[in-house]
Formats: sequence, C-alpha cells, structure tokens
Amino acid sequence: MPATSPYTERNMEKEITIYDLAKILALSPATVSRALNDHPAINVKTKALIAEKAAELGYRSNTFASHLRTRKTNTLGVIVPRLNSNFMSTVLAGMEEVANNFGYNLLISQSLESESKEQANAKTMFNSRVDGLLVSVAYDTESIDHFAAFISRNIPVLFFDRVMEHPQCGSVVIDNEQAGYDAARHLLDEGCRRIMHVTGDLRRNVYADRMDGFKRALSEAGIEADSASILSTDLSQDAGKSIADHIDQMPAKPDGLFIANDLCAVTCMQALQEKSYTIPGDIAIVGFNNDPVSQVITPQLTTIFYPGYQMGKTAIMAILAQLNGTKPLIQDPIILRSALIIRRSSKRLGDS
Amino acid sequence: MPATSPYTERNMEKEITIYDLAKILALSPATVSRALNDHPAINVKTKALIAEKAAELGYRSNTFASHLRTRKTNTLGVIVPRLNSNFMSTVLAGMEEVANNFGYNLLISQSLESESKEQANAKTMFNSRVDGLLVSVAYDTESIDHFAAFISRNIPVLFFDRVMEHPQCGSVVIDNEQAGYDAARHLLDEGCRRIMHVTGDLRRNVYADRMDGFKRALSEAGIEADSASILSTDLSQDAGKSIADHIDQMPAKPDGLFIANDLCAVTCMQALQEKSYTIPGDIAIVGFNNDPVSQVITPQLTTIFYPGYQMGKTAIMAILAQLNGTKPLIQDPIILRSALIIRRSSKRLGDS
DNA sequence: TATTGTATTGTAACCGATTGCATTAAATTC
DNA sequence: GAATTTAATGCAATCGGTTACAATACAATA
Repeated sequence: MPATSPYTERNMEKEITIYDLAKILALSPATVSRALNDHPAINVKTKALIAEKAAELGYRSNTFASHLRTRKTNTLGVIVPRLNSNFMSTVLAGMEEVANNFGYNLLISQSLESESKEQANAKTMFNSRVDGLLVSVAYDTESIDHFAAFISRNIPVLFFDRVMEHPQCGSVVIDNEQAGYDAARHLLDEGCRRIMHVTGDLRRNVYADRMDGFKRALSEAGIEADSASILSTDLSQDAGKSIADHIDQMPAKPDGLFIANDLCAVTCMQALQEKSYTIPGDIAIVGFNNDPVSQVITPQLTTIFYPGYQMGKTAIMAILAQLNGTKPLIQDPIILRSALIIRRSSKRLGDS
Repeated sequence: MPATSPYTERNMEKEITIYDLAKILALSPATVSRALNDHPAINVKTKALIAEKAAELGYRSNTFASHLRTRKTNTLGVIVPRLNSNFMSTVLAGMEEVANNFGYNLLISQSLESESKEQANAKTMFNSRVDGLLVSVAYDTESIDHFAAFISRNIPVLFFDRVMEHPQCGSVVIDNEQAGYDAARHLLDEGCRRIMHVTGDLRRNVYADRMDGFKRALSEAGIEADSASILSTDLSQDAGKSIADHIDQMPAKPDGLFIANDLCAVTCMQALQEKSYTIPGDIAIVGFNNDPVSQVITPQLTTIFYPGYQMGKTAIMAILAQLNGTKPLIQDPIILRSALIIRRSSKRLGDS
C-alpha cells in the first residue's frame, strides 16, 4: 500500500523550461528565449528547431518569471459593487470582449456594496500588480485613499458608472442629471403634478445627479421638490415594497413616481397594483436602466436606456489608451448617451 | 521642451522590495519575508516594526516572484458561455465570494457560445497558470481536447451547469432530468394533454436531460412525445417570438408549454398574449431558471428554481478541496437541489 | 595577410520572494 | 555554573525568463 493516497500526488508531468529545451538541443537558454520570442538575431532554422521541440514537449512559458523580469502583467483589475445585476454583468461582458481582443485578462471582484471589502479588493489588485484598475464604487464608499497607491505609482485608475472625483482618474459615465431631468420632465408632460422620486445613496454621483435633474425639471415647471417628495432607499426589491406601503399611507398621494432602478420600480409597481392602484392611471411610473424586467411587467415600464455593454467596452479602450500612452492621464469624463424609453407605465395622455 | 510628453512617463516611484526593507531595518530579507507572512517564528515586535515600515513605504509584495517560487498562482480560471445572464452572473457572484474568502482570485472569460473562443480562452488560462479551471461549456462545444493540457498536468478542471463527461473532471449540476420530469408532470397534473417542449442544443446535458425527463413524464402518462412536440431552438428572446408564431400556425395547438429558459418563455408568453391566447387558459406555461422576469410577467411564470449562487459557491469549494488534496480527483458529480415553483402561468385547475 | 564587419550564439547578472538549514542569544533545567 | 531548550534571525540557493555585453566563426574588405 502506498504511503500517500493516489489522489494527493499532483503535477506528475514535469513542467519543462527553456533550460530543458536548451540542454536537449545543446543551445543556451538565451538562444531559446530569443527564439521563442521571435528575436531577429536568431537563425530561422534554429527558431524552427526550437519551436518544434517546444511544441513536442508541451513547453509553456512561465509568465511569472517573465513578468517578474518585464514588470508587466497584461491584466486589468475590475471592482464592482455586485456581479449579479443585469446592468453590471452587461458592462462586464463588454469589458471582457474588448480586453480579450487586446490580449488582456480581467481580474474581477465585487465589493458587495461595502467600502471595507472594496479596500481589501483594491489591495489584492494592487498586489496582483494589475496594469490598470476599473472601479464602480460601493454604496458607502467615502474615501478613495485605497486607490492612492495606484495613482502615486501612475497605474491608471478609471471609474465607471459610480465615479469618484479625482484629477488623475478618468471616468466613463452617462449624463445622469440629464436622464433625471428627462424622466421628471416626461412625467410632467404627462400631466403629473405631485411627483415623487425614489433614489439611492446620495453620496453616489449617479443618484445625486439624477435627483438634481429631477429637481431642475420640477423647478422649471414651477413645482417645488420638497423633501417629502424625495425618498432615499437602498433601491432593493424589498425597498420597492416598502415604498408602496409608504405611498399607501400618504395623505396626499403622488401621481408620478420616478424610481432610480428598474427592479425596485417593478417590485413597487406590483405592490401598488396589489393595493388596487392603477398604473399609470393613479400613478405614472418611470424606472431606470432598461432592465429586461421593464419590458415584461404589465404595463411595460418607461425607463432610461443605459448603454452597459458600450460602457464596458469604452472603459477598457480608455484605460488601454492610457496604458499605451496615447492618451493623457488627465482627461475629461467620457459621457455616453442614455435615452428615455417611453412605455405604457407612464402614458396618461392619449397616444395620438 | 522635454523629449517625451509628460504623460508618457510612468511608474516614477520606485517599487520597494523586501531587500529595501531589510536594509533600512538592518534585518535580513528572510526575516522580512517571514514577518510579512506572519510566520510564527518571528518576534511580534519585529513583525510590527516591519509591518509599519512596509506600510509607510507603500511596500507591496511582488506576486510574480512569490508565484515563481511557490508555483501557485492563487488564481482560478472561469470560462462561461456568457457573462450577462441572470443565472450566470449569480453563479459568478457566488464563486467570487467564496474564492475571495479563501484568498483566491478569479480570472473570468466568456466563450460567447463558441467552441473556438472557448479553446482560445482555455489556452490563455493555461498559460496564466491558473491553479484550477471551472467551465460551463459553449453551445457548440464538441470536444474537450482543449482541456487535455490541464488534465494531463493534474490541474483540476471542474464543469458546472453545462458539463462534459470526463473521468478526471468533477462536475456540479442540478438533476435536469428530474426537473424536466417535474415540469412535464405538473403540466399533466393540471390537465394538459398536448404538451410541447422547447429546448436548446441537445448536445448540452442540461437540455438533453430536461428533455429526457419531459419524455419520461409523458410516457408515464401514456402520451407519446412525438418529434413534433419537441422544438430545439437557441432559447433566445427572438426564439420566443418565433415559437409563438409557430404555435399560432399549428393545426393542433398545444395546451401546455415547457420552455427550458425563462427569458425565452416570457417573450413567447407575451407574443402569445398579443395573439390573444390566454395563459394559462389556452396554454399553460412552465419556464426554467427562476429568473427575476418570471415573477414580473403577468401571469407570473411557473418555473424551476435554479440555485445559481449556491452552485457558484459549491463549485469553488469543490475545486479548492481538490487543490488541497482533501478530495479525490475522481469523484461523482455534485447534484444540487432544484425545485418546481408553481405560479399562475400553469394553474388551470382550482387553487383549493 | 591583417582588419573590419556580420551573423549567430553564449555568459552571467538580474528580477524579488521563499525556505531548508544553520546560527546566535536568551531562557530554562539540572 | 553547565547543559539543554526555546526563540529569533540570517545565509544562500532556488524558481524560469530576459537581456546587456561579450564571444565566436566566417565572410568581406583593405
């Protein structure tokens, strides 16, 4: 009976190195290294010989040794609040596609909406020596000190969607203020006068800006957005139900509702319908993100189209441009187009 | 005028190493290394001293040097068909959480449902020297030769959801056959007799198994599942519409519909409703995955609960167990519980 | 023939962390 | 006080590729 159980043995096949190849072919490791990197000084026949032997023996370059020497990783770090939202997974899909095309890998982690987790993630990314970092910050992130290490070493940090202000960091966003304005303006145009806005944590630009746009539209219409008409929540599905309860108990109920997240909006809408409110008759509703659920709910939800895939692609291209030195470190935010999609949940006036 | 533009300079700050720390503190690199790794042999005071200095100087471990030496990357590769589906992003969220807790990173890439892309991804993962590989195969994957390199080097390869048979590879799945049976059986119990099944590519276990279960239920009920009652599609949203058109033109229309994907089912349902079919009156429908949309559609969609988050967590734990040698390489598939969730879209009989 | 040039390959010093095997100092036991 | 532990630290080789700087061989030129 063997001393160790069979399944504890691993890596039976020895990993072969350029030294092995060199010895077998009676050449120097340097020549092998150069040949494998297609260095012009090496004889074509020698290259062919080495390539053949390498393939035969299943040689693979040890990227650690290589990176240790060259100080490049070809890896980009991505920190997002959550992986499992339609929006974020769409962004990531876009990122992965472009990164892959340019020979970069993606190291992805989620902060689960917690600043401390985000800090830990950043540290890991830093130690993993990512060539660049893409971040959408957590709900409760206050400081960006945990990115200082990157910045001081000139490792590009790019924020997307939920961004932080920093002179050295680029960002990719949509015009949230305008989107908020469009949403509110649309509700006003549909005849709503007591419009309520359900938003997220106002420390986050995306929510603060949407609210600003919301207020601007109301103020233009001569309506004051008092504090009672703005509700800050975590925009979860549970929050959606609570909002419905809340509205149900309001003496002067809103006739329009702008909720900064589709999933939350949809849940709220269902809860309201259960309480026999009609949508859009009693209350017109506008969501945000153009999540698949917005087209599935009855009535279909008016929302803001958010170009997630494009945002992912754009973010990667922007950070690669920085890495290649073709773009300055200091740059203006990249603003992508979003658009109001009008569906039935907000149409209070005739269609024609 | 400087020779290079200012923004092309990078990494101005010198990276400090354990040698720098050792020199500054008049210690040996070995002590510094041990201290940073919290080695028990090092004096607590010395550790504190080193930790402090390291923090002060912004030291970061060079993972390449470390990995080069230890031959471990602490990175797991994940190849999925698509990132942007509710199911997959939920799985990934679960994976990330566990991996992160155990100090592992995730290198994630998507095959976009193409075998050739999957092969390329596998190659990258191989060269990145991931410690293990988690795969859910693409729609059209025929062979698993591209994983042979891993297997022959005893790098664990674990399949999840869409799995391939291989004696050396573990897998994490649900009992798709049973789920398919449950779905069909439920429709039968609700009085359906002409039941149609819309499935995906039958080379994939998930679809083949669900179909087998479907057939078993029908055959038990004495109904023959003829080829006309089974439709193989790509389960996209477009497919959902086509299915509705197809049904609309069938002479003998089905009274029950089991679609192996919620998003597709929902789209189909909407298209059918537009054509004035009532759900579940004319046609009862069952989907698969318990996607958020299933609770949003009217009537709410009966579906199969798929434990995505748990699957992600389980898969990581299983592969880590292999890496730690606590589990044999050859093992039975891990089967997670799925469950039929009955909602309105399939209730043709009274509730009581 | 001596010199210079060209093509090709080799030598050896890195890159930075890890770790088996000492070594030294201090504490404990006899 | 001598002998033995115990605690803490150091030495030096190692991981595998890269690359500046030779070195060698042979052809071309003076």
